[in-house]
Amino acid sequence: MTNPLTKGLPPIHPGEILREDVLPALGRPKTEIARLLGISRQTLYDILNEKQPVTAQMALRIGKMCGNGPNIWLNMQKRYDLRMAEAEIGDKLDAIPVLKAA
Amino acid sequence: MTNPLTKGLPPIHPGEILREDVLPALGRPKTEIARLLGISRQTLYDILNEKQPVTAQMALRIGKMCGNGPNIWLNMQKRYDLRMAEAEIGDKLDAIPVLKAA
DNA sequence: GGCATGTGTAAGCCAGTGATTGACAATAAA
DNA sequence: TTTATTGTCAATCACTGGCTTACACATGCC
Repeated sequence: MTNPLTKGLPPIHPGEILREDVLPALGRPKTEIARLLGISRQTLYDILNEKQPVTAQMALRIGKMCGNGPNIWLNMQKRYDLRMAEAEIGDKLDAIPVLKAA
Repeated sequence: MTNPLTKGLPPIHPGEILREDVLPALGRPKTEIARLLGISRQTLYDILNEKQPVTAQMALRIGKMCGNGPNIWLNMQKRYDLRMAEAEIGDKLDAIPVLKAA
């Protein structure tokens, strides 16, 4: 069920959007952002550097701060996770049969 | 950003659908299902008993077996996670300000 | 000069968890 | 009576989300 439109495109980590677009638009020091989000500065940097995923809790925090809600962020993360998982166990999926209802 | 339509409704774990609807429809022993999915029997039971989430990898496996793709399962899990996270840190969200672009 | 604040990265730590194996008693099927 | 399935438990393992602490460097400001 791989979407042919997104096929081959590199998966986008939410941290990239946050780092490239959102934070620059807000124009505030990252140290303050982390403090306002109620998370550690390190955690923020890990997300920005795409070393840590956007958790449900993080999505709530970021979504609140940006005023657009948590869904966008969690959806991005979900898509990213799917792509990574597909790259990991994609081959093993072939061994799983498609079952029809009895 | 709480959807008023879903307000108050208990969050639905993907395992519930799997346990109540999908597996009964397939009519196969759970032991076989686990084997076909390529996961341990215990892991399947944990998911069915809502003690373990549907990971991206699990969504791929289940989605393949059911023929409907991973998105449905991952979306359900996402919604579930959001609800739980909201219940956990919902109060702390009030302390986070909504920032406007500079 | 000194002091505070911000940036970026790194090391370590801790609690939690996704997932496994092995085992058990109970039931159903051959 | 074997055999397979069910449901659950305990222990283990590797990984990870998130934290604190620490460092070097830059920028300001008094």
